[in-house]
Amino acid sequence: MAMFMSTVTSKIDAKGRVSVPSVFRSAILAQNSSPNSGQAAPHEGPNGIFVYPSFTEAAIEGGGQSLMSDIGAMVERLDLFTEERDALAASLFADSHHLAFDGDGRVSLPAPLLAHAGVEKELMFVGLGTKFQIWNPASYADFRSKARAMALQQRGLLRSLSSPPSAPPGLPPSEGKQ
Amino acid sequence: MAMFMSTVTSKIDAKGRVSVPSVFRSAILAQNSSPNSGQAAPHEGPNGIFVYPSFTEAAIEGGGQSLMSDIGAMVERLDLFTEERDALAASLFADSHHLAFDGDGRVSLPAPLLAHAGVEKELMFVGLGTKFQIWNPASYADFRSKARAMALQQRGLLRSLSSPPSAPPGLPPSEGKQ
DNA sequence: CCAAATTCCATTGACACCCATGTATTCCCA
DNA sequence: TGGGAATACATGGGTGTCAATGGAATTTGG
Repeated sequence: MAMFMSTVTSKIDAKGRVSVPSVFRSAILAQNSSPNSGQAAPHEGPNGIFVYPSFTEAAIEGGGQSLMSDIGAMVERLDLFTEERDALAASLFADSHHLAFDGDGRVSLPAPLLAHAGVEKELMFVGLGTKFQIWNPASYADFRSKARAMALQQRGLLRSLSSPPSAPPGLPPSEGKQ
Repeated sequence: MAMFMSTVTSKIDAKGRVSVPSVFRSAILAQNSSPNSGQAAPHEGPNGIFVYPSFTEAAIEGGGQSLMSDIGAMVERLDLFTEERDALAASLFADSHHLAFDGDGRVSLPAPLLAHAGVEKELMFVGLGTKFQIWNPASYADFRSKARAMALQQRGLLRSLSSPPSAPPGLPPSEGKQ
Protein backbone atom coordinates (compact mmCIF):
# COMPACT_ATOMS: atom_id res chain seq x y z
CA MET A 1 0.00 0.00 0.00
CA ALA A 2 1.22 3.43 -0.85
CA MET A 3 2.13 5.45 2.19
CA PHE A 4 3.04 9.02 2.90
CA MET A 5 6.69 9.41 3.73
CA SER A 6 9.51 11.93 3.81
CA THR A 7 9.34 15.64 4.45
CA VAL A 8 9.09 18.35 1.82
CA THR A 9 9.13 22.10 2.27
CA SER A 10 7.04 24.25 0.03
CA LYS A 11 5.59 27.71 0.07
CA ILE A 12 2.42 29.60 -0.64
CA ASP A 13 2.50 31.81 -3.68
CA ALA A 14 1.00 35.27 -4.08
CA LYS A 15 -2.40 33.81 -4.84
CA GLY A 16 -2.50 31.48 -1.88
CA ARG A 17 -1.73 28.37 -3.85
CA VAL A 18 0.41 25.50 -2.60
CA SER A 19 2.01 22.94 -4.82
CA VAL A 20 1.46 19.49 -3.33
CA PRO A 21 4.72 17.56 -3.75
CA SER A 22 4.49 14.86 -6.37
CA VAL A 23 5.52 12.18 -3.90
CA PHE A 24 2.45 12.92 -1.86
CA ARG A 25 0.27 13.36 -4.88
CA SER A 26 0.91 9.87 -6.14
CA ALA A 27 0.20 8.41 -2.71
CA ILE A 28 -3.05 10.33 -2.66
CA LEU A 29 -3.96 9.08 -6.07
CA ALA A 30 -3.43 5.55 -4.88
CA GLN A 31 -5.63 6.17 -1.84
CA ASN A 32 -8.36 7.71 -3.92
CA SER A 33 -8.56 5.34 -6.82
CA SER A 34 -8.11 1.94 -5.19
CA PRO A 35 -10.43 2.02 -2.17
CA ASN A 36 -11.55 -1.54 -2.64
CA SER A 37 -11.35 -3.03 -6.09
CA GLY A 38 -7.91 -1.94 -7.11
CA GLN A 39 -8.86 -1.80 -10.71
CA ALA A 40 -7.60 1.39 -12.20
CA ALA A 41 -10.22 3.24 -14.06
CA PRO A 42 -8.29 6.32 -15.12
CA HIS A 43 -10.42 8.94 -13.39
CA GLU A 44 -11.98 7.05 -10.57
CA GLY A 45 -12.52 8.63 -7.18
CA PRO A 46 -12.26 12.21 -6.08
CA ASN A 47 -9.51 14.43 -7.36
CA GLY A 48 -7.78 16.16 -4.47
CA ILE A 49 -7.06 15.88 -0.78
CA PHE A 50 -9.02 15.97 2.48
CA VAL A 51 -7.72 18.20 5.25
CA TYR A 52 -8.67 19.11 8.81
CA PRO A 53 -7.02 20.66 11.83
CA SER A 54 -5.06 18.22 13.94
CA PHE A 55 -6.58 17.46 17.31
CA THR A 56 -3.42 17.25 19.25
CA GLU A 57 -0.97 19.47 17.38
CA ALA A 58 -0.79 22.87 15.76
CA ALA A 59 -0.80 21.35 12.33
CA ILE A 60 -3.06 20.53 9.43
CA GLU A 61 -3.73 16.89 8.74
CA GLY A 62 -4.64 15.45 5.42
CA GLY A 63 -4.94 12.39 3.29
CA GLY A 64 -6.93 10.75 0.56
CA GLN A 65 -10.33 9.22 0.34
CA SER A 66 -9.47 6.15 2.36
CA LEU A 67 -8.36 8.23 5.33
CA MET A 68 -11.80 9.75 5.54
CA SER A 69 -13.51 6.38 5.31
CA ASP A 70 -11.25 5.07 8.05
CA ILE A 71 -12.19 7.96 10.29
CA GLY A 72 -15.84 7.40 9.58
CA ALA A 73 -15.54 3.72 10.33
CA MET A 74 -13.73 4.43 13.57
CA VAL A 75 -16.48 6.73 14.77
CA GLU A 76 -19.05 4.10 13.96
CA ARG A 77 -17.24 1.51 15.98
CA LEU A 78 -16.97 3.67 19.06
CA ASP A 79 -19.12 2.49 21.88
CA LEU A 80 -20.51 5.82 22.88
CA PHE A 81 -23.83 7.40 23.51
CA THR A 82 -25.12 8.84 20.36
CA GLU A 83 -24.74 12.40 21.56
CA GLU A 84 -21.10 11.85 22.28
CA ARG A 85 -20.62 10.20 18.97
CA ASP A 86 -22.33 13.00 17.17
CA ALA A 87 -20.20 15.51 18.99
CA LEU A 88 -17.08 13.65 17.98
CA ALA A 89 -18.24 13.28 14.41
CA ALA A 90 -19.06 16.95 14.30
CA SER A 91 -15.65 18.03 15.44
CA LEU A 92 -14.07 15.60 13.05
CA PHE A 93 -16.02 16.38 9.95
CA ALA A 94 -17.24 19.91 10.43
CA ASP A 95 -13.77 21.33 10.11
CA SER A 96 -12.77 19.05 7.28
CA HIS A 97 -12.38 20.31 3.75
CA HIS A 98 -12.03 18.73 0.37
CA LEU A 99 -9.46 20.56 -1.70
CA ALA A 100 -9.39 19.85 -5.41
CA PHE A 101 -6.16 19.93 -7.37
CA ASP A 102 -5.85 22.50 -10.08
CA GLY A 103 -4.35 21.47 -13.38
CA ASP A 104 -0.86 21.60 -11.95
CA GLY A 105 -1.44 19.75 -8.70
CA ARG A 106 -1.90 22.78 -6.49
CA VAL A 107 -4.49 23.50 -3.81
CA SER A 108 -5.60 26.53 -1.78
CA LEU A 109 -5.63 25.95 1.93
CA PRO A 110 -8.51 27.60 3.83
CA ALA A 111 -7.49 30.49 6.02
CA PRO A 112 -8.75 28.96 9.31
CA LEU A 113 -6.55 25.95 8.79
CA LEU A 114 -3.53 28.08 8.05
CA ALA A 115 -4.22 30.04 11.21
CA HIS A 116 -4.49 26.83 13.23
CA ALA A 117 -1.11 25.72 11.97
CA GLY A 118 0.44 29.16 12.21
CA VAL A 119 1.46 29.09 8.57
CA GLU A 120 2.27 32.29 6.74
CA LYS A 121 4.28 31.52 3.64
CA GLU A 122 6.61 28.62 4.31
CA LEU A 123 5.23 25.21 5.14
CA MET A 124 6.24 21.58 5.35
CA PHE A 125 4.53 18.43 4.17
CA VAL A 126 5.31 15.64 6.60
CA GLY A 127 4.51 12.02 5.83
CA LEU A 128 2.97 9.93 8.61
CA GLY A 129 2.24 6.73 6.74
CA THR A 130 -1.51 6.64 6.38
CA LYS A 131 -1.84 10.41 6.50
CA PHE A 132 0.29 13.53 6.30
CA GLN A 133 0.60 16.77 8.18
CA ILE A 134 1.28 20.35 7.15
CA TRP A 135 3.40 22.38 9.53
CA ASN A 136 4.93 25.72 10.02
CA PRO A 137 8.64 24.84 9.68
CA ALA A 138 9.59 26.34 13.01
CA SER A 139 6.78 24.57 14.87
CA TYR A 140 7.68 21.31 13.22
CA ALA A 141 11.29 21.50 14.25
CA ASP A 142 10.02 21.83 17.78
CA PHE A 143 7.55 18.99 17.47
CA ARG A 144 10.10 16.76 15.84
CA SER A 145 12.48 16.79 18.75
CA LYS A 146 9.68 16.07 21.19
CA ALA A 147 8.37 13.27 19.02
CA ARG A 148 11.80 11.74 18.84
CA ALA A 149 12.12 11.77 22.58
CA MET A 150 8.72 10.15 22.94
CA ALA A 151 9.50 7.52 20.33
CA LEU A 152 12.75 6.64 22.05
CA GLN A 153 10.93 6.26 25.33
CA GLN A 154 8.72 3.72 23.67
CA ARG A 155 11.40 1.60 22.19
CA GLY A 156 10.57 -1.17 24.57
CA LEU A 157 6.97 -0.97 23.58
CA LEU A 158 8.01 -0.91 19.97
CA ARG A 159 9.94 -4.09 20.33
CA SER A 160 7.00 -5.85 21.87
CA LEU A 161 4.76 -4.58 19.12
CA SER A 162 6.99 -5.73 16.35
CA SER A 163 7.09 -9.34 17.46
CA PRO A 164 3.64 -10.36 18.66
CA PRO A 165 4.31 -14.06 19.21
CA SER A 166 7.03 -15.31 21.47
CA ALA A 167 10.44 -14.61 20.07
CA PRO A 168 13.81 -14.63 21.74
CA PRO A 169 15.58 -11.35 21.06
CA GLY A 170 17.76 -11.36 18.02
CA LEU A 171 16.23 -14.33 16.31
CA PRO A 172 15.16 -13.64 12.76
CA PRO A 173 11.48 -14.42 12.47
CA SER A 174 11.37 -17.48 10.30
CA GLU A 175 8.37 -16.31 8.43
CA GLY A 176 7.08 -13.02 7.39
CA LYS A 177 4.35 -11.01 8.44
CA GLN A 178 1.13 -9.77 7.28
CA MET B 1 14.24 -15.50 2.64
CA ALA B 2 16.96 -13.46 1.04
CA MET B 3 19.07 -11.53 3.49
CA PHE B 4 21.57 -8.72 3.35
CA MET B 5 25.13 -9.76 4.07
CA SER B 6 28.73 -8.78 3.62
CA THR B 7 30.23 -5.31 3.42
CA VAL B 8 30.82 -3.34 0.25
CA THR B 9 32.41 0.06 -0.18
CA SER B 10 31.14 2.40 -2.81
CA LYS B 11 31.23 6.08 -3.57
CA ILE B 12 29.05 8.95 -4.67
CA ASP B 13 29.59 10.26 -8.17
CA ALA B 14 29.53 13.85 -9.36
CA LYS B 15 25.74 13.80 -9.68
CA GLY B 16 25.17 12.42 -6.23
CA ARG B 17 24.40 8.91 -7.38
CA VAL B 18 25.37 5.74 -5.57
CA SER B 19 25.57 2.38 -7.19
CA VAL B 20 23.83 -0.14 -4.93
CA PRO B 21 25.96 -3.30 -4.91
CA SER B 22 24.39 -6.10 -6.88
CA VAL B 23 24.49 -8.42 -3.88
CA PHE B 24 22.18 -6.08 -2.05
CA ARG B 25 20.09 -5.38 -5.09
CA SER B 26 19.04 -8.96 -5.53
CA ALA B 27 18.09 -9.22 -1.88
CA ILE B 28 16.02 -6.09 -2.26
CA LEU B 29 14.29 -7.46 -5.30
CA ALA B 30 13.33 -10.51 -3.33
CA GLN B 31 11.96 -8.38 -0.50
CA ASN B 32 9.96 -6.24 -2.85
CA SER B 33 8.39 -8.82 -5.05
CA SER B 34 7.46 -11.49 -2.52
CA PRO B 35 5.58 -9.58 0.16
CA ASN B 36 3.15 -12.39 0.76
CA SER B 37 2.51 -14.91 -1.93
CA GLY B 38 5.93 -15.42 -3.38
CA GLN B 39 4.58 -15.64 -6.86
CA ALA B 40 6.94 -14.01 -9.22
CA ALA B 41 5.11 -11.58 -11.37
CA PRO B 42 7.90 -9.91 -13.29
CA HIS B 43 7.28 -6.34 -12.24
CA GLU B 44 5.50 -6.67 -8.97
CA GLY B 45 6.13 -4.29 -6.12
CA PRO B 46 8.02 -1.05 -5.93
CA ASN B 47 11.34 -0.60 -7.64
CA GLY B 48 13.98 0.69 -5.25
CA ILE B 49 14.89 0.86 -1.61
CA PHE B 50 13.51 2.48 1.55
CA VAL B 51 15.92 4.37 3.75
CA TYR B 52 15.85 6.31 7.02
CA PRO B 53 18.31 7.59 9.58
CA SER B 54 19.23 5.07 12.25
CA PHE B 55 17.80 5.90 15.65
CA THR B 56 20.83 4.94 17.59
CA GLU B 57 23.80 5.22 15.24
CA ALA B 58 25.24 7.74 12.83
CA ALA B 59 24.22 5.62 9.89
CA ILE B 60 21.53 5.24 7.28
CA GLU B 61 19.35 2.16 7.44
CA GLY B 62 17.55 0.67 4.53
CA GLY B 63 15.74 -2.29 3.12
CA GLY B 64 12.99 -3.38 0.81
CA GLN B 65 9.26 -3.10 0.84
CA SER B 66 8.75 -5.56 3.65
CA LEU B 67 10.77 -3.43 6.00
CA MET B 68 8.34 -0.58 5.55
CA SER B 69 5.23 -2.72 5.82
CA ASP B 70 6.55 -4.01 9.11
CA ILE B 71 6.91 -0.50 10.39
CA GLY B 72 3.50 0.44 9.10
CA ALA B 73 1.90 -2.54 10.79
CA MET B 74 3.59 -1.57 14.04
CA VAL B 75 2.13 1.91 13.97
CA GLU B 76 -1.31 0.66 13.05
CA ARG B 77 -1.52 -1.17 16.33
CA LEU B 78 -1.68 2.12 18.18
CA ASP B 79 -4.95 4.01 18.46
CA LEU B 80 -5.79 6.71 16.00
CA PHE B 81 -5.65 10.33 17.07
CA THR B 82 -3.30 9.83 19.95
CA GLU B 83 -0.15 11.82 20.48
CA GLU B 84 1.84 8.65 20.88
CA ARG B 85 0.88 7.37 17.51
CA ASP B 86 1.53 10.64 15.75
CA ALA B 87 4.87 11.04 17.42
CA LEU B 88 5.89 7.53 16.49
CA ALA B 89 4.62 7.79 12.95
CA ALA B 90 6.37 11.09 12.47
CA SER B 91 9.65 9.76 13.76
CA LEU B 92 9.41 6.72 11.56
CA PHE B 93 7.95 8.02 8.33
CA ALA B 94 8.89 11.68 8.15
CA ASP B 95 12.56 10.94 7.75
CA SER B 96 12.08 7.91 5.54
CA HIS B 97 12.51 8.06 1.81
CA HIS B 98 11.73 5.84 -1.11
CA LEU B 99 14.62 5.83 -3.55
CA ALA B 100 13.96 4.40 -6.97
CA PHE B 101 16.69 2.65 -8.93
CA ASP B 102 17.74 4.14 -12.19
CA GLY B 103 18.31 1.80 -15.10
CA ASP B 104 21.69 0.80 -13.72
CA GLY B 105 20.72 0.18 -10.12
CA ARG B 106 21.77 3.51 -8.72
CA VAL B 107 20.00 5.80 -6.27
CA SER B 108 20.44 9.37 -5.01
CA LEU B 109 20.63 9.65 -1.25
CA PRO B 110 18.92 12.75 0.20
CA ALA B 111 21.27 15.32 1.65
CA PRO B 112 19.85 15.15 5.21
CA LEU B 113 20.57 11.44 5.39
CA LEU B 114 24.10 11.89 4.15
CA ALA B 115 24.60 14.54 6.79
CA HIS B 116 23.26 12.26 9.50
CA ALA B 117 25.72 9.56 8.52
CA GLY B 118 28.56 12.00 7.95
CA VAL B 119 29.04 10.76 4.41
CA GLU B 120 30.81 12.89 1.85
CA LYS B 121 31.99 10.72 -0.99
CA GLU B 122 33.00 7.32 0.32
CA LEU B 123 30.47 5.03 1.96
CA MET B 124 29.95 1.44 3.00
CA PHE B 125 27.00 -0.89 2.59
CA VAL B 126 26.80 -3.21 5.58
CA GLY B 127 24.47 -6.20 5.55
CA LEU B 128 22.45 -6.81 8.71
CA GLY B 129 20.24 -9.68 7.64
CA THR B 130 16.78 -8.26 7.24
CA LYS B 131 18.08 -4.77 6.60
CA PHE B 132 21.32 -3.00 5.77
CA GLN B 133 23.16 0.10 6.86
CA ILE B 134 25.15 2.76 5.06
CA TRP B 135 28.15 4.15 6.91
CA ASN B 136 30.92 6.59 6.61
CA PRO B 137 33.88 4.19 6.43
CA ALA B 138 35.72 5.81 9.30
CA SER B 139 32.68 5.82 11.57
CA TYR B 140 32.01 2.22 10.74
CA ALA B 141 35.48 1.07 11.60
CA ASP B 142 34.96 2.68 14.96
CA PHE B 143 31.55 1.16 15.47
CA ARG B 144 32.68 -2.24 14.35
CA SER B 145 35.22 -2.64 17.08
CA LYS B 146 32.65 -1.74 19.69
CA ALA B 147 30.13 -4.12 18.16
CA ARG B 148 32.61 -6.95 18.28
CA ALA B 149 33.31 -6.35 21.90
CA MET B 150 29.63 -6.43 22.62
CA ALA B 151 29.11 -9.58 20.61
CA LEU B 152 31.89 -11.30 22.50
CA GLN B 153 30.20 -10.47 25.76
CA GLN B 154 27.13 -12.32 24.58
CA ARG B 155 28.76 -15.50 23.48
CA GLY B 156 26.95 -17.39 26.14
CA LEU B 157 23.64 -16.25 24.83
CA LEU B 158 24.62 -17.24 21.33
CA ARG B 159 25.58 -20.72 22.42
CA SER B 160 22.33 -21.31 24.22
CA LEU B 161 20.37 -20.17 21.23
CA SER B 162 22.15 -22.16 18.61
CA SER B 163 22.38 -25.62 20.08
CA PRO B 164 20.43 -26.47 23.23
CA PRO B 165 21.84 -29.95 23.93
CA SER B 166 25.60 -29.77 23.53
CA ALA B 167 27.81 -26.75 23.19
CA PRO B 168 31.24 -27.18 21.68
CA PRO B 169 33.83 -25.12 23.47
CA GLY B 170 35.08 -22.07 21.70
CA LEU B 171 33.62 -20.33 18.75
CA PRO B 172 35.45 -20.68 15.46
CA PRO B 173 36.73 -17.20 14.71
CA SER B 174 35.27 -17.06 11.24
CA GLU B 175 36.69 -13.76 10.40
CA GLY B 176 39.54 -12.25 8.57
CA LYS B 177 38.09 -10.03 6.00
CA GLN B 178 38.65 -6.41 5.61
C1' DC C 1 -18.22 46.89 -14.35
C1' DC C 2 -15.09 45.55 -11.01
C1' DA C 3 -13.07 42.11 -7.85
C1' DA C 4 -11.70 37.59 -7.14
C1' DA C 5 -10.74 33.21 -8.33
C1' DT C 6 -9.80 29.63 -11.55
C1' DT C 7 -7.69 27.89 -15.83
C1' DC C 8 -4.05 28.07 -18.93
C1' DC C 9 0.67 28.88 -20.50
C1' DA C 10 5.88 29.67 -20.27
C1' DT C 11 10.26 29.36 -17.99
C1' DT C 12 13.42 27.22 -14.99
C1' DG C 13 15.87 23.61 -12.99
C1' DA C 14 16.34 19.09 -11.26
C1' DC C 15 16.17 14.47 -12.10
C1' DA C 16 15.43 10.03 -14.79
C1' DC C 17 16.71 7.68 -18.80
C1' DC C 18 20.01 6.24 -22.06
C1' DC C 19 24.45 4.92 -23.87
C1' DA C 20 29.50 4.48 -23.86
C1' DT C 21 33.65 3.25 -21.52
C1' DG C 22 36.54 0.88 -18.12
C1' DT C 23 37.37 -3.05 -15.07
C1' DA C 24 37.03 -7.33 -12.84
C1' DT C 25 35.00 -12.15 -13.12
C1' DT C 26 33.67 -16.22 -15.05
C1' DC C 27 33.57 -19.65 -18.40
C1' DC C 28 35.27 -22.22 -22.10
C1' DC C 29 38.50 -24.29 -24.85
C1' DA C 30 43.01 -25.23 -26.46
C1' DT D 1 46.18 -25.47 -16.51
C1' DG D 2 46.75 -21.18 -18.75
C1' DG D 3 45.08 -17.95 -22.09
C1' DG D 4 41.44 -15.58 -24.07
C1' DA D 5 36.97 -14.28 -24.88
C1' DA D 6 32.46 -13.20 -23.14
C1' DT D 7 29.76 -11.52 -19.48
C1' DA D 8 28.42 -8.84 -15.71
C1' DC D 9 29.19 -4.92 -12.91
C1' DA D 10 30.61 -0.31 -11.82
C1' DT D 11 31.26 4.47 -13.41
C1' DG D 12 30.96 8.72 -16.07
C1' DG D 13 28.48 11.81 -18.91
C1' DG D 14 24.84 13.80 -22.46
C1' DT D 15 20.10 14.53 -23.18
C1' DG D 16 15.13 14.58 -22.73
C1' DT D 17 11.25 14.85 -19.61
C1' DC D 18 8.67 16.19 -15.80
C1' DA D 19 7.77 18.84 -11.70
C1' DA D 20 7.73 23.32 -9.61
C1' DT D 21 6.93 28.15 -9.97
C1' DG D 22 5.52 32.61 -11.55
C1' DG D 23 2.59 35.12 -14.25
C1' DA D 24 -1.02 36.04 -17.90
C1' DA D 25 -5.60 35.30 -19.58
C1' DT D 26 -10.29 34.09 -19.03
C1' DT D 27 -14.31 33.19 -16.43
C1' DT D 28 -17.42 33.83 -12.41
C1' DG D 29 -20.03 36.25 -9.13
C1' DG D 30 -21.34 40.38 -6.78
